[in-house]
Amino acid sequence: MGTTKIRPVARERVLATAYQLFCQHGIRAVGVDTIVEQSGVAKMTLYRHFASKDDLVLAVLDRREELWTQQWLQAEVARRADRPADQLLAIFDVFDGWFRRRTFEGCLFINALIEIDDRKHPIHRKCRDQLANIRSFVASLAAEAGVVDPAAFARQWHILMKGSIVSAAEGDVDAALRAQEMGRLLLASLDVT
Amino acid sequence: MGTTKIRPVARERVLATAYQLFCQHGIRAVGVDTIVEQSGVAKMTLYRHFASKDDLVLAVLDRREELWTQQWLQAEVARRADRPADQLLAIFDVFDGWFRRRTFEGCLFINALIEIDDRKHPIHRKCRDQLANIRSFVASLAAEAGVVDPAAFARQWHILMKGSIVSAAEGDVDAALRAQEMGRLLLASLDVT
DNA sequence: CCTGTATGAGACAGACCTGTCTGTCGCACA
DNA sequence: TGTGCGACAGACAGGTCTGTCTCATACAGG
Repeated sequence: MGTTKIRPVARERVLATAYQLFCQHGIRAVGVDTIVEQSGVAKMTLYRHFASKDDLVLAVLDRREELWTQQWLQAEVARRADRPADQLLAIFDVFDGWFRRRTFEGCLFINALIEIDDRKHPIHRKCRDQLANIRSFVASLAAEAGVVDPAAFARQWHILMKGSIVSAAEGDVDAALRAQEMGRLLLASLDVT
Repeated sequence: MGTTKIRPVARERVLATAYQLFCQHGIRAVGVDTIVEQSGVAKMTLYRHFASKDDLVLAVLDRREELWTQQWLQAEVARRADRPADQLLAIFDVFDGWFRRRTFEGCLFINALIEIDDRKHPIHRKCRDQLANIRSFVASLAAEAGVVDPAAFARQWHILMKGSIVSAAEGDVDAALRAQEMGRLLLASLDVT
């Protein structure tokens, strides 16, 4: 019956399933038994590849950064605009499509950060790091655009990004456009065009 | 030993304890046993007053609206400024003090909304309702200030509020000031002074 | 004083959680 | 063709969760 596939993949199947489930429902809401069942893998196989559930969560967070931050957000932004100021604004065009997906799942970094409230917990720390990486991306665009204080600008821009994501989670599908409008005001106030 | 006190009624003790614990650590992270233990109440007493943990959570959310939204946020804003435009900006002055508290606990409505991802769940729905009530407060100030479309304005303002709260949870104690600056730009763009 | 009722204390049931262990099987490679 | 290893299946341990139940007690109102 469920014979082993071509092989690589036990670890990959676990990771892909955990990624989907954690992003969709949160960390505490998904048990390892569910991951084992939906990935069609033996429990011991999961624990051979990951020392603990927390360890699996950390691996999922790394994958989220690869797939969401880098291969999706950054790539889409680069594809949609050339000039750095336009790329900053394009973030919200990309978000707009995201918010309108029926499967919109929110930001795993924000969700896990809130869910695991202990500031010293590795998961909490990694979420903070990965949110900071997103800010670095924004700051680099801001620097290219000639913004005087790119780090401070990135913190403001990130407030717009995170605020729109929470609003989308609340059900406002137009949240990206609302944030983008404020982004334009911020850029204009800094004479960035 | 632990004889009944003057009777601040068991129900009140349970509610106060649950309020503190849910706000600080989240809903799933706090079990009823912890609430029972810290409130010095018998488990059956909890379940006599609240049909279930979910029911207790709903009561805590109601109390959060009374204490946080109404008696704290709205009252502080009214105390700090007279003109509606200044009151809108004062929201972020109030937030600034909040973010700098060592006990900053975040927004229970956002946290619970994210933690309970099922959109039909009563807790999720109540959080959405109570976030909408906050927007109504903002919209009423905007209307007084002469904003043309108060509802749309409130959604934008709320993006700044929620974005700054998430940033504060991430550790940025200056988030309120960053959001306030964008708020000023938004007001200026609408010729509201 | 006597009885109602609410409470404290704690055992208990049943579900679910993470993590471990055993035994079997199938595939790859020698 | 034989052998070793990774994976599957599932039982199991030990803990925690929500929610129920019993029993003793303290207090209030008659």
